[in-house]
Amino acid sequence: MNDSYTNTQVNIANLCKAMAHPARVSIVQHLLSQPDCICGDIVDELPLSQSTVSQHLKALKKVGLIQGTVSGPKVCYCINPVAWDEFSSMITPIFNEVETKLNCC
Amino acid sequence: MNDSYTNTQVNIANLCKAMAHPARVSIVQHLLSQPDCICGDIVDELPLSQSTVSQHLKALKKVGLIQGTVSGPKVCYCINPVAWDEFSSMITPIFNEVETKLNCC
DNA sequence: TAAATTTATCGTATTTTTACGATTATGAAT
DNA sequence: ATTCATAATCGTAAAAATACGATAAATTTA
Repeated sequence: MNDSYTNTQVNIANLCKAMAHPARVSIVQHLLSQPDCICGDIVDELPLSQSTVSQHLKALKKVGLIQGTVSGPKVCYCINPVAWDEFSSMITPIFNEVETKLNCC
Repeated sequence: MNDSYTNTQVNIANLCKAMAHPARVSIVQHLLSQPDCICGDIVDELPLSQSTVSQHLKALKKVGLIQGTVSGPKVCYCINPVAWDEFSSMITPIFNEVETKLNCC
């Protein structure tokens, strides 16, 4: 289809896009720090409406960084370590290469 | 001003936003792999117009991930290790915390 | 000086993102 | 069965991102 960019380039871009809003960064940090992972708790943490938070959760879920499990009338969201490991393995090489890079100009 | 989010949350979001397009990921990878760093070479690498590439370069420069130095009529772009180190130091803790995280649901 | 080269900026059109309220769907509690 | 609580989706409006051609600015070359 679209071979303008490599799969890695597209994947890195999509993962970064998922983290490209402070509300979504906040959601991830909350899921890392709190044992509970109920959607309603996340809504309470953020200065946004329930529907907007639901959209942000959907954006994170779309790229796999979080996952949601229905628990009665509630939904339990949590971190998906697999996707985070893939994210890390794609962007860490860039961090490492930068380390060895002299400022050329 | 806006204390809805922490500085770290906003900074991570801004850095991720800068990398949230495959063309910008490609630019960074090119600057890491090539010794030259002339804007024109980057334009040739991408399936985008010169003005669009210029916009992408501006987005990366805005958050400090790259820097441009005028060199005659040309401009030499290169990686800015300092900003990348800050990026790494902000997002690596998340990667590390995820590692210790059991999937809760 | 004039022409050519390189890159940024302007103006603009299209698409995507962000946000909200209203509604819907599902399950729990009464 | 009805009401309540939770969360997704719909519809929509406003803002931001993306892309391009045209133009401008700066420097080099002829």
